[in-house]
Amino acid sequence: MFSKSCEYAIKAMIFVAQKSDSDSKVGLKEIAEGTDTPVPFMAKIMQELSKKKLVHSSKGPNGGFYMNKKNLKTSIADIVLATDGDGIYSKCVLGLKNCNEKTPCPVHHEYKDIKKKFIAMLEKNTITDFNEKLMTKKFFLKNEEN
Amino acid sequence: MFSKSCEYAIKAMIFVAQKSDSDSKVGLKEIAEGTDTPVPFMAKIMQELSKKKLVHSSKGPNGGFYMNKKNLKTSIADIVLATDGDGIYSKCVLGLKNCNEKTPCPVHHEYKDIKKKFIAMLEKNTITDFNEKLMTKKFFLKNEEN
DNA sequence: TTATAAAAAGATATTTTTATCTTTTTTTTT
DNA sequence: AAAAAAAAAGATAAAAATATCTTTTTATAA
Repeated sequence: MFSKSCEYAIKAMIFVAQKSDSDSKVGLKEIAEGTDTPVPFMAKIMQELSKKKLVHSSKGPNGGFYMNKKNLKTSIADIVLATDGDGIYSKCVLGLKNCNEKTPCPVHHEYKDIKKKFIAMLEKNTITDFNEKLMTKKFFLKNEEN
Repeated sequence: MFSKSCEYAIKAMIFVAQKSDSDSKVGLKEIAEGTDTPVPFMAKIMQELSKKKLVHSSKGPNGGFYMNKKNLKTSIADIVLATDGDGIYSKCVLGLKNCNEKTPCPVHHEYKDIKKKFIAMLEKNTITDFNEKLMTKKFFLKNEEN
């Protein structure tokens, strides 16, 4: 569905939102550790997210990654767009080049409704929602045993 | 969404279904030409589909690929399973390892319904349906201009 | 103001996917 | 039986995604 980079980015965003606040930032290693992803690869991903302003960072001692209020409103769709591009919005499910409303692929109209709901889901769910869910229910960012 | 191999496989299956019948088979080159895919790559894909019995083939002069009645009932889901594996059935949308009914990811329950409809779509639509659709409406396997 | 801690940036390596090329086997026709 | 046509199989290459390593820049704290 999504690329590894994108999956890691989603996990990282959730992790940073949970662990950081205005004064305490989260270091790269901690993020990688907490999400079971390779450190140098996570570094690249955090650089990208930082460049695109989905998270903020500060260098130097006690530096690290953190989020402002706007960042906490980031949706999954935002993260997917930033890492994988707008394929889910624009591309034909079957990969047909000329598929559109006028010349639809065989499943175009049937998929339209599903796609709409799927995108709505990605746009509706924000990092904050996840934090709230974490309080009550459980889910895991690490590949640990349940 | 799906891999290139899978997209090409779907196109090839539709093409063979349209162009072949009991006596006349379709050659590899014709399939590649008709679906805008590189010949040697399509060769690989047809070998796989043939090995997995989604199409049949015969060697020698006037040989080529063709479908029996059972093949015409192949669904998109069958093609996806054969080429990309069962990821769409088994994997978490967000890529979380421990996501399941008991310890769901933040969108697990919300995605469940979408996933169900999506899979139903893939399973419902068969190659035959597409042939029928082709008679009335238009869609393109080639990247030609509309 | 110097040392240090941390991210940013850049360069390199590995793996997977996609694509291509060559040889072999099978089948049909002559 | 020989030639030819076609897919099957195997080997190789290119591109993209994933992963790693090294150097540079920045900011803090001693």
